[in-house]
Amino acid sequence: MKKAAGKPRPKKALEGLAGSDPVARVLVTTQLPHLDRPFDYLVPASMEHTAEPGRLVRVPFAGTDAEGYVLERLAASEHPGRLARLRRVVSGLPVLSPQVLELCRQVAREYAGTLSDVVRLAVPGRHAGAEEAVLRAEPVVHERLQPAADTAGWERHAAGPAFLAHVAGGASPRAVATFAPGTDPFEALAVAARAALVSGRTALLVVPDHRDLDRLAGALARRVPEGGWVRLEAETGPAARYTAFCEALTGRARVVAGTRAAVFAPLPNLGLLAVLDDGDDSHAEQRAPYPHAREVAVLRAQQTGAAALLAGRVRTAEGQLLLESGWARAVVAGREVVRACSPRVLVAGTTGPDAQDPLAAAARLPGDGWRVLREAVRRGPVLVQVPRTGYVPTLACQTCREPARCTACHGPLALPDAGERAACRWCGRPATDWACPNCGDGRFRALVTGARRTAEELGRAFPGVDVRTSGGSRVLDRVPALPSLVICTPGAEPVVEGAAPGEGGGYAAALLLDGWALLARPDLRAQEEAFRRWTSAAALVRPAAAGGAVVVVADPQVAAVQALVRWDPAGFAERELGQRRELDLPPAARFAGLIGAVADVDAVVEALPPLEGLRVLGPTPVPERPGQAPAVRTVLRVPRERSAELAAGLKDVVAGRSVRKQPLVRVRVDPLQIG
DNA sequence: AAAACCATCAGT
DNA sequence: CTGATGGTTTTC
Repeated sequence: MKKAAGKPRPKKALEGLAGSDPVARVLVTTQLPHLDRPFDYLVPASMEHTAEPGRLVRVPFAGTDAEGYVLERLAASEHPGRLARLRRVVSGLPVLSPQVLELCRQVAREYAGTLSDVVRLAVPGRHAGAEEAVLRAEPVVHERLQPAADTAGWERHAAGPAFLAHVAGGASPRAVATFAPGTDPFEALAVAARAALVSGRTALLVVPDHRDLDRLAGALARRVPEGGWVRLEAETGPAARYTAFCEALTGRARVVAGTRAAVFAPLPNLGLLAVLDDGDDSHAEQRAPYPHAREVAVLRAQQTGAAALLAGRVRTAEGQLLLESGWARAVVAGREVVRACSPRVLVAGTTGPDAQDPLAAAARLPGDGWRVLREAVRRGPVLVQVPRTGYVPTLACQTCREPARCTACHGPLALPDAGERAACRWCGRPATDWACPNCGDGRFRALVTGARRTAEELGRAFPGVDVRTSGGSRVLDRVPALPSLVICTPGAEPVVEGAAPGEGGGYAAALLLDGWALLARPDLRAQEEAFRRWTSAAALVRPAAAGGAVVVVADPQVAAVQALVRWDPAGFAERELGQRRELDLPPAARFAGLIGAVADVDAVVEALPPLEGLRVLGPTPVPERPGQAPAVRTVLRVPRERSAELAAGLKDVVAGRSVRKQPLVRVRVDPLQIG
């Protein structure tokens, strides 16, 4: 309509091409799996020097504009057709470094994902203002740090001092460290990062969440000069995130402390890669292809030759596998150290007059638990860990205990708060007309008691004692060292102000409630997860010699409970990995979850090339949610040696389906849940 | 989401 | 044989 008939289109004078290497190979960031390969473009003369590898560019692609990264410059293209020209060089910095690109390639391969998706995780969204500021800033001259005497507890662990010394000396040891109570993992990580700086290299530290990062930042600030380290996390917003990213890229910062995506930070000359508490689910990325920070760190350490450290209070089965395969060495405290700094742990209902009484043992808190609690609350703060937030987060039928589900969407029913009516947790519909489909009863019982209801109950049992809660959206960082009850959900435990547990501070006692609820989760890592959560709470309690006690309410026969009583994370991990081997579960075998409509999931399985030892588990229905099409999950299992083949096969099939515009099937290698 | 490609067929 | 048409494949 705008073109007048017959009038020739005004011809834009075509600018000449770059004198050298006039072709740029570009990774176009598209969502389509079958376009997961580079495309060649001509480089106009004006972009001759700016269109260097790593730069973000705009290119014409499939009729519209798209973004991409220059991968390399070439003298000529192998593409038989006509080449289009780069539109514009967007970033002022080569934000996708060759090293990070190679890491992204490996991650894409391992997780059956596209390079484009992985690069999206590795490079944060560009912020022009932030980039400008970094380009303009004065260059920083880093002074070589001298070794410090500060060892922050590493000296209490076998092979700990050696690990630090090797890192500081420029070597690249790999360790799985399990810190004893009384050693602050954040301080220990900061000391390890400093050791990397002493060797003239950089360090990358990854922690589960924002709150951990606050504590790590405190420890770093005491050891690394101002400006020498940065926080890299999504929480602080796009500008701050991009600034931190660019400071790592340009060498202004030599230590990056961040959450999971920071494992891709473009630090040059990497000396140390550390992941704290690798069992925490927060380390699993939420966006495709869902890589886990621990796995990325292992790949990157392998690739760059940096030292590697998996550290925490406990040891995961994956960490155990790295030890048993000889990839890493164990850093652990000796028996005497553990005995001297850990609290007394008892299983509720197994001591005192209740020991023989099955009714007492089945109660939410048997008598011996009450006695410890009553005694400890006079001496200081008492931590009460409750596995669930909310008031009564799960309801069941009064008579037959069948979990109560919403009549409209089959979501779980819950009591939102004291005095309120039961409602669905998914769709919010009040459950006025509910009757048990099993036995017809219309009455509820509490299947899980949440942190708020627990606080209410305990507050009544201890009149006059201060009761605080921490969890969900209201998390406390610290509590005063005064007699009080601190009710919290796992991971939201506040630290006690003042001295550390190893120095006589900390909680007088911890009460770990409803252990069965943690252990009963339909998750292959349920035991490991319960043990991890209990241990992290118990490590905040004073040593037994200072009166510290932990009461766990769970079945004393369960391995996780026994490991807690003996404070034996290494033994627990050995046993856990042994079992996973026997049952062909990860990390002994490789799993991949497929989610989608039945027909599509089946078609993907059908299209896979033959794989030795492949087992197909499912399909099983995925809980239906309002607004979502009914879906199923099928889980594929292959022996660990076939991982690469499985990933490659899945990637091919998914790409083929994408070309044919067939419905999406979500593929997740190493899914968190299998059941 | 657009362009390029390709097979098919009515009209010469 | 040519050019129009409509669906499919490709995307530099």
